[in-house]
Amino acid sequence: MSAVPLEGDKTSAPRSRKGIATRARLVAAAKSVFEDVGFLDARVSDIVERAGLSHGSFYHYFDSKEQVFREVAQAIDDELSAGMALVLDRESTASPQERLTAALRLHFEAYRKEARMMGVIEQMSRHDEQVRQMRVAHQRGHGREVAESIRQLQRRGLADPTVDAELAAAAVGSMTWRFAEEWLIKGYPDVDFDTGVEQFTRIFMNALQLRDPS
Amino acid sequence: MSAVPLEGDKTSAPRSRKGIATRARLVAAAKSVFEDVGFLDARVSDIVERAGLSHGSFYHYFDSKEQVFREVAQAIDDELSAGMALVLDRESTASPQERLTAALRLHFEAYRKEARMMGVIEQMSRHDEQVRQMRVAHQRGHGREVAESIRQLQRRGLADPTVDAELAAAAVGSMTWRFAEEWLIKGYPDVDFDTGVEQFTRIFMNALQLRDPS
Amino acid sequence: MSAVPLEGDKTSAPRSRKGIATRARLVAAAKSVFEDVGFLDARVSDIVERAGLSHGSFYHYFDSKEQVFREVAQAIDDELSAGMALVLDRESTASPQERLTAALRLHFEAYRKEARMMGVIEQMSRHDEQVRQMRVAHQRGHGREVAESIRQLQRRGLADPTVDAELAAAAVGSMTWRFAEEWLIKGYPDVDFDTGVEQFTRIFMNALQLRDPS
Amino acid sequence: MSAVPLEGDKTSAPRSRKGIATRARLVAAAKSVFEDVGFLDARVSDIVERAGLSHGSFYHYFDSKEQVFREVAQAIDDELSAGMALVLDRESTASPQERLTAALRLHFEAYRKEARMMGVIEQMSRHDEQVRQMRVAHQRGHGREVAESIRQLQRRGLADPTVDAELAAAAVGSMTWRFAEEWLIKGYPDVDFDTGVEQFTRIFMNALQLRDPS
DNA sequence: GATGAATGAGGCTTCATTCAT
DNA sequence: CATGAATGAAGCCTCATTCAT
Repeated sequence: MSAVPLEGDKTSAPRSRKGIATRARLVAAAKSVFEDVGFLDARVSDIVERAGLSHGSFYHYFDSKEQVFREVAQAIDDELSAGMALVLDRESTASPQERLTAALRLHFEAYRKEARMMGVIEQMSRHDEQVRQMRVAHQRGHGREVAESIRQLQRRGLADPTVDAELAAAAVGSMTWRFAEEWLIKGYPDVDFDTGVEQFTRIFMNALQLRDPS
Repeated sequence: MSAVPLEGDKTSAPRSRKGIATRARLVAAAKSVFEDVGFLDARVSDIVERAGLSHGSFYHYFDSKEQVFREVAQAIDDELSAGMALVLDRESTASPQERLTAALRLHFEAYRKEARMMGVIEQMSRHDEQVRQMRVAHQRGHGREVAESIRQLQRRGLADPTVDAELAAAAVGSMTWRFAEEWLIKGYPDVDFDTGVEQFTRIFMNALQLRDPS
Repeated sequence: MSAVPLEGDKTSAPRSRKGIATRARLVAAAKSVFEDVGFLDARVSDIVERAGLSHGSFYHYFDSKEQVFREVAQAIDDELSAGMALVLDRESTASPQERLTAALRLHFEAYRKEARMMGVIEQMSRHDEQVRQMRVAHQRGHGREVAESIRQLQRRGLADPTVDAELAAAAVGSMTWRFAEEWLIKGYPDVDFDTGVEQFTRIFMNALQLRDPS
Repeated sequence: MSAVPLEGDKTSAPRSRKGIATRARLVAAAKSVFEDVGFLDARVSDIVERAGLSHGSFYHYFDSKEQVFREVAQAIDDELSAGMALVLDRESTASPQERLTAALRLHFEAYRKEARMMGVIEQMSRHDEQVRQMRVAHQRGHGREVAESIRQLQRRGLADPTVDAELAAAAVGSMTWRFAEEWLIKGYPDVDFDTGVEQFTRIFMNALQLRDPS
C-alpha cells in the first residue's frame, strides 16, 4: 500500500525523510485500527497510540480521520482492481476462460486478504460522500472497460449478442463484488477457495455466454 | 408496513386505541426521518417532532432508536421478499422464464419503491449486529429455497447441471440485490425500467443456463 | 436583568415553570463567571457548575456560550441606556443642566454597578460580530436621539449653533462611555463619585455650550 | 515602524545583517496578519508563512506571539502620540486653536492610517495585561502633560477655570480616542475628514472653554 | 541561522436515555 | 398516556511552543 498522499488534500506533505516514515507509520496504524473496530469506533487516539506518536502529530499529516481513511481505501481499491484490470484488458494468448479464471482468482485472493478492511470500506461508502464518490468513479471506470471487452467478444461471436454490454458489465460486476463479500466475509456459501473460484467462473461465463474460440 | 412490534422486544405494547395510533405515528415518522438522513444522523428528537410528540413518548413505545429501526427494516424486507418468494416457489403453469421475469420485476419494483430506505438498511446492516443477523437469516432462507429450485430444474434438465446449486443461488442472489442497488439507487446503468428488467432476466437465466421445457 | 430569550435565537424556550427558573439560574451563573474571568476564559463547565447543573443542561437552553453572553450583554445595555434615554428625552420642568446632571449620574451609577461586566462586554464587542452589531445598533439609536435633542436646543438658542448635531452627539457619546471606563474601571482620574459627576457634567455642557433658558 | 526589540525581552538580538532583515520581515508579516484577522485568530504559522520562513525561525527572534504583538503596538502608539505630544507641548507662536487643530489633525490622520491595527490594539488591551499597562502608562503620561497644559491656560485665563485639569484631560482624551475609533474605524458619523477635524476641534475647545489670547 | 517534526493540554458540543410530574 | 427537564459520556481538533538536525 503506497504512502503517497492523495492529490486533493491540503495537508502539508512530509518534507523530510523522517516525516515520510512517520506518515507511513500513521497510515499503517490507521488501517490496522480500522480493521479492528471499523471507522466510527476508531479514535484518532487509538491510531496515534498504535503508531507510537502523540495526538497532535496526526494532524500534522492529515486533516481528519476521514482523510486518512480515504487514503487507505484508495490503496486497497487500487490493489483489488489491479487483479481485475490487468487480466481483462491485456492481449494474451490465453483463452477468455483461462484469463477470466485467473482474473477472478486474483480478485478473490485480494478480497480475502483484505477482507476485514473491505468490510469497513463497504460500510464507509455509505457514510462518507467522498469515499462513495471515489469508489463510484473506480467502478464506473472498470464498468466501461469491461463493457468494451464484452462488446469485442460479442463481435467475435464469443459472447451473448443479445445482452446490452453496459448493463451486463454492471450485472456481473455487482455479482462479483457482492459475492466476494458474502462468501469471503460472511462465510456463505461454505466452499473451499478453489472450488469457489472454479464454480463462480463458470457462472460468470454462463451469464455472458462466453465461449472459447476454438 | 405493519405496526406490529417485533416479538423479542420488551416494550409495553400499546393497550389503548390511542396508543396504537401513536405508536404507528412514531414508526412512520421514524421511517421518514431515516429516509432523509440515514440512521446515524437521525435524532430521536427529529422523529418525535415529525410525529408531533414529545421526547419522552418515544421511550414509551421503543427501547431505543435501534429498535424502531429494526421494525421498519423488518417490514421492508418482508415486502421485498414477498416478490421473490411468492413467485419463485409457487407451482404455476407459467414457464420458468415467465415466472422469473415476473419475480424479478416485482423485486425491482419493490426495491425502487423503497430505494431510499433500502440504502439506509444496507448501511445499517454493517452497524447493527441484530439488523445484520435479521437480514442474513432472511437471505439464507431464500438462498436455500432458491438452491432447491435450482436443483429441481437441474433434475429436469432445465438448468446447468455442473454448477453447485447452493453457490449458484448465492451468486445470483448477490447479483440481484447489488444490481438493484447500483441501478435503482445509484442510477447506473442508465436504462429504462422495462429494458432493465428484461435484460437482467436474460443474464440471470444465462447464469444458470435456464431453459424453458418445451 | 430579564431572563427573556433574545428573539433571533432558536433554542427551545423553557415550557415549564421549572424550566424558566433553571434558565434564569444559568443566565445568572453565566454573568457571574464572565465577570470573574471574562468570556474567553469562561468555560461552559464553570457556568453549569455554578448553576448546580449538569453539562448538557446548558445546551438545553442555549446554543452556545456566545448566545448566553449576548443575552447578558443585552440586558446590561438596556439597563445602562435606561438612564440615558429616560432623562434626556422626557419633557420635564427641570432645566437642561439639572436633567443632564441627573442623566449622567444615573449612567455612571449603572456603569459603576456593572463595571466588571462592562469591561467584559467591551472586550467581546471586538470579538463577536453579533455583539458588536447589537451594541452599534444601540448606540446609533441613542446617537440619533441625542442629536435630535441637540438640534432642538440649538433652535432655542441654548446650544452652540455652529456644531453639527450628529457629530457632536457622537463626540459626547464617545466621551461619556470611554470616560466611564477609564474612571470607573481603570480608576483614573482618582476623584470621588460626586465630584466626578459634577465635573464631567460641566465639561459635557461646555462641549455643547449648553445654557439654561432663564 | 522600528524593528528594534523592546528592552525587557530576552530573545537574542540578531547579530548579523541577515538576521536583522529576517527579524524585520517577521515584524512586518505579523503586523499584516494582525490587521487581517486580529490577534487571537492570528497563527504563528500565518506569520511565518507570510514572511516566507519556517515555523521554528519565529522563536529564534521572539519569545511568543504576544511579544511580537507588543512590539508592533509600541511602534504604533509612538507614531500616534508623536502627533499629540509634538504639538501640544511646544512653545510656538501659534494660537492655542491653531496648535490644537494641527495636533488633532495629525492624530486623526495617524489613526486613520493605522485604523485596522488600532482596532486590534484596542482589542488586545483587554486581553494582554502587558499591552494594557503599556498603553495605560502612555496615556497617563500624556494625561499629565495635557493636564499641565490646561492648568497653564487656566492661569492665563484662556480656559475654563472651574474644571479640574486632571479630570478634564482624561475626559477630552477619552473623547478623542474613542471618537477616532467610532469615526475612522466604525464609520460613524459619516462626514469628510476636514469637516470632522474642524468640528471636533470646535467641540474640544468648547469642552475646555479654550479662548485665543485676543 | 534555519528547518520542520513532534508535542499535548484543553473545551465545546451532541444526543440517546432516564425520570419526576 | 404524555411531557420535557436533566443527565453525562465521549472525542475531535487546534496551535503555541520545543528541540533535534
